[in-house]
Amino acid sequence: MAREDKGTVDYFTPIVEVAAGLFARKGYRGTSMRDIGRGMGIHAGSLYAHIETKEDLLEAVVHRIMEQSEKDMQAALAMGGTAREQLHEVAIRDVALIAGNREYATVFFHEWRNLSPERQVKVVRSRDRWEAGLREIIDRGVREGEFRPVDPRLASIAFASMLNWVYVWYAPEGDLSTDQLADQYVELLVDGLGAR
Amino acid sequence: MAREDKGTVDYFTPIVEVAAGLFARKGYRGTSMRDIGRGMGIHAGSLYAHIETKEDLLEAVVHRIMEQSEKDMQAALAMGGTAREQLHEVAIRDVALIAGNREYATVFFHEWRNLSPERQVKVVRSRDRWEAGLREIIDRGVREGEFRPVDPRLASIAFASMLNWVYVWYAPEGDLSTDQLADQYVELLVDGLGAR
Amino acid sequence: MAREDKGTVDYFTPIVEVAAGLFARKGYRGTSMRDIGRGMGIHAGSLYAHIETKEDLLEAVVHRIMEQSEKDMQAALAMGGTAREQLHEVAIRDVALIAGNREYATVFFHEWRNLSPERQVKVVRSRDRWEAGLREIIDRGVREGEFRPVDPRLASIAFASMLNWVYVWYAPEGDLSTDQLADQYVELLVDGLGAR
Amino acid sequence: MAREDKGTVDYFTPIVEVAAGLFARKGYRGTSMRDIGRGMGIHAGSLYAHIETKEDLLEAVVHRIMEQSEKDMQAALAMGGTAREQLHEVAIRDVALIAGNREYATVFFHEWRNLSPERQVKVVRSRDRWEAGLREIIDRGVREGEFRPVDPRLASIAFASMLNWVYVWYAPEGDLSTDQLADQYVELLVDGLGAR
DNA sequence: TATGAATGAGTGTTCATTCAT
DNA sequence: TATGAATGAACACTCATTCAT
Repeated sequence: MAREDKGTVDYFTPIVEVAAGLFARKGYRGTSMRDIGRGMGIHAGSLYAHIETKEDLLEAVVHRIMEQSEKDMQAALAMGGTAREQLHEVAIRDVALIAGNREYATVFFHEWRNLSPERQVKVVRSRDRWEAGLREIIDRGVREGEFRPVDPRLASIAFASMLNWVYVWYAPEGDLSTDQLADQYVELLVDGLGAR
Repeated sequence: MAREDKGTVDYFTPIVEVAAGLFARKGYRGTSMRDIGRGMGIHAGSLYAHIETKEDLLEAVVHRIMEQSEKDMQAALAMGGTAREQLHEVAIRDVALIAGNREYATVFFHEWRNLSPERQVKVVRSRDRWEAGLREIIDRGVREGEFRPVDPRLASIAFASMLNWVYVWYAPEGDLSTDQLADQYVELLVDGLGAR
Repeated sequence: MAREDKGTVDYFTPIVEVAAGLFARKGYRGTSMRDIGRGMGIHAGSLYAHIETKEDLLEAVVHRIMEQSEKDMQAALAMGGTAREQLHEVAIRDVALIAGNREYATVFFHEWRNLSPERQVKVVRSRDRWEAGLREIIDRGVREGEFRPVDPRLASIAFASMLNWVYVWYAPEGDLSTDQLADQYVELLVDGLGAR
Repeated sequence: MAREDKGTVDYFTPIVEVAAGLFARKGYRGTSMRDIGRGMGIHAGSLYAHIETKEDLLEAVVHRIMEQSEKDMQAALAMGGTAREQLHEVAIRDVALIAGNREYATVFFHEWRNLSPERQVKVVRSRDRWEAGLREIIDRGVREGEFRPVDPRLASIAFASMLNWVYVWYAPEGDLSTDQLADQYVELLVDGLGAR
């Protein structure tokens, strides 16, 4: 036995790091506690001196992305400036978060449905708030004439798609920094592809 | 026993439909043969009169999206016209495919890693070809001056992100048709968000 | 998979017989599904083609005694006659039940607390009804002057103790039949040990 | 580390008290060392500074009843007097022991089979001696004409049943003292239920 | 004395698959 | 084609116990 009240699992505990990597590569259900134990160099049963359930590990991984992305959105909203500047702030932060934590982000987008219904609700609500924030920025840009009169819902989903999808393809070893990527994505969204 | 030649599983067999729905909702590993049997109204063991392995079902689901999207890309490339027109053709077809087969698309994007390594290779190659096609269209647009001198790789990934992400959020019951969505996405990509 | 709706486990199924023997000898918690499987000559997992949970087996064992003893008490109460005759009827039936199913009876008396709370309630209620029946008989004997004015509650508990304890010591190989035992117990209870 | 001589566990150590309560309520196998640790306010592993094995705890609980009941029987046998007086002495002491230590008694009657074979032998022998003592008293009563010519074995088992079963039902909060209960049980056994 | 971490065996149960009928 | 029974491996998790600190 160990710490009697394990409570919520800390995001940066080595066991969560190991779990994140395995969940990303093999999926939550495809990862056994023995796999995680092996990754830690201990027996599967010994993991339970540190955590209460496998699902708690999934929650820790998911929450790391969820909570940081919400904080980032708050910061961007609080920042003021033009809508473009705010979109840029969102992009900078979100690309850094997702590209800098690809394994966590992969688990966040693919595995959250393995959480219990109550825990899923928390994830959905958090995502809703994040999306509402992005929509708000674009909405303001449209209302104040900085942007064309597009449908803010669709435009925000489009931009969210670009940002979210980063977890699928971004290679940190490449020559494209996350800031450069964010710059280009904002430019593409605002200025478009077409020649003038 | 009939149908000794089970070989590749037909995509439109009812059992594949049932499997697609379950794989999308509960994941490949979270779906048992019992679940699929229940969905078919037969016992788990009886499924093996129709298929050889569970993985064959996953392959059938994945291939449906994979092969249709490749055909669609071929058609768009073969069509000629301006780059914008070609992007529009890709968007129309891809949104229709993904939004019209959300369960299949969900499985395609989330579960392909549960295939055997050899089968995964086929999926990756197919995706690579599709992405190369998209990049080619944008590249030509840039070279011929129809588009600004953006990085075609990044622009094509951005557009692919928008299209792919449709499986996550599109609600067929909404008032937005897949053609309208495709129109708006092309307009957004080419003309951008910014007011002129 | 097997019979989709296993429902309540039948008391006379061989697996229940095996379980009763093991639960009696090693206790419910001391008996593993592997033990039961071994007793059946199949693997532990194969048991689940026939039952749903281990606890269902315990319930089946417990219910066999519980339901038969209730029926027996009903019959004795319905029979009429003197109080002594009714006590005799109870004794005959109960000793036959307990001595003839010692393993089931042992499990009934020792292991019912391993049932879920809801299932425990059913057992307690059944026992309460049985004890009330016995008390009723003695109470009538006292009221009608057939018995001395003893406390019917205590007298009925005393007689129940004698009957119940049979599961502990009765050896069917001995020369004492269950009917003889019942005769002597009634005589002892009614006439007492003392010389006149 | 102190107390290298743990050897036999003292019966009145708080840890034995805690264990007795848990073993009675949840069974020996249903009680984990963690449960016992929690009851003591320490961690499971820390228990091993006080005891050597879990089974030692069970032995301590069982021995408390076993040894006291043997002493009580010795005392009753040594006391002299009529058979009825001796039965009364046994009843007074045994009811007090069982009713005053219901948890210990429950464990004694239900859990002794979880002891090692060698330890079980000690329990069985002790029980045998106790039962022989009781039979001896009744046997003398019959031989000397104080009792009717009943089978002393059966009569002693019947009385033992009444006494032993007390652990099942006696409620110390009730208005029946253990002495009153013993009185009535002896009266019932000797005088019987029947009116003269 | 107590802790926190670990062990290694074991728990009830599920699973994809097989096969005689 | 479908069934019911079975397999053998795996699963998340618990357990009594050990031990360095």
